Amino acid sequence: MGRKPLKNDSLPGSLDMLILRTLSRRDLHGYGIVQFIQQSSDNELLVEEGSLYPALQRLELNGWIEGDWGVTANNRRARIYKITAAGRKQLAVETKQYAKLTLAIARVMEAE
Amino acid sequence: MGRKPLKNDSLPGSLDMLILRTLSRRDLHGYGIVQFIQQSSDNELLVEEGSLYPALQRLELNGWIEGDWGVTANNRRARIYKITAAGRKQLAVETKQYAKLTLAIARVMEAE
DNA sequence: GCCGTAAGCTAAGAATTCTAGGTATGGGAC
DNA sequence: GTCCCATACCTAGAATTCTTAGCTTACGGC
Repeated sequence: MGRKPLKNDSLPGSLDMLILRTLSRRDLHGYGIVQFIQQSSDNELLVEEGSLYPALQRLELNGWIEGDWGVTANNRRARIYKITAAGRKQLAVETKQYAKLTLAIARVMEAE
Repeated sequence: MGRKPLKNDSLPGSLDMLILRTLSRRDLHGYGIVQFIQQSSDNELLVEEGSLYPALQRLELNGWIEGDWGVTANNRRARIYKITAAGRKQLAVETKQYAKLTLAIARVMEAE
C-alpha cells in the first residue's frame, strides 16, 4: 500500500508532547522513543533522528527530562531518559493546549 | 476569563488549510479571513497579519487562490481572494492529511 | 574479520511563524 | 475641517523547528 509515513513537519510543536508522553510511561533511550512512536502510531509517524536528538536536548535543558548513560536490553550503550516532575506538568499543559487547538481548528473547519 | 487566544505557532502547517477552507465558503479579503477564523474558532485562534499575508502570497504562487483588488462592504480598498479548482483539491489533500496526522498523534497519546 | 544494525550526534538549509514595525484611507466625533 | 480609530495591506528580521545528509561507535551473527 502507498502508506508513506508522515514526517512531523506536518505538525511541528507536537514532537515535544509525543516524547514527554512516551517517557511518562517508561524510561527509554532516543532510538527506542522513535520506535515506540512509530509503532504506536501504526507506522504513520516517523520521527527523524535529526529532529529527535535536538528535541531531547531542548527538553533536558528545560528540565523536563533527564538523561543518563546506561545500557539497553541488547547490551548497547545508550542515553536513557526519564521524565521529571516538571516534565509531567509540562506534558499536562501541552496536552491541554493541543486539545484546545485541535478543537478550535475543528470549529473553523466545520463552520458554515 | 484568562482566555488568551492561541497563536498558530502551536501548530504550523495548519494555516494554509484554514485559509483554503475559509475561502472555500466565500471570497474574502485578508483582514476578513483573520476575523472569520477568529470568530468561528470562538476567539481561540489568532492569526497574526505577519503570518497571514506571506501565507496568502504562498498560496497564490502555488495557484491555490487568486486575489484581485476590489472594495469591501465598508467601501474599503482590499485584495479579494478566491479559491481556485486546484486550491479545492489541495484543501481536500490537506484535510485528509490533517485527519491522518491527528489520528496518529491520538494513537501515540493513548497507547499503553 | 566483516557487515548489518543499534545507537548517538551535528551542521546547514528550508519552511513557517512571530515581532515589530510601516503605509493608506474611510468615517465618526468634535 | 481636523483628528483619531479601525480597517486594510505589507515587509524585514529574528526565532523556532524540522529535514537532509552526513559522521561515529560498538555489538553480535556469519
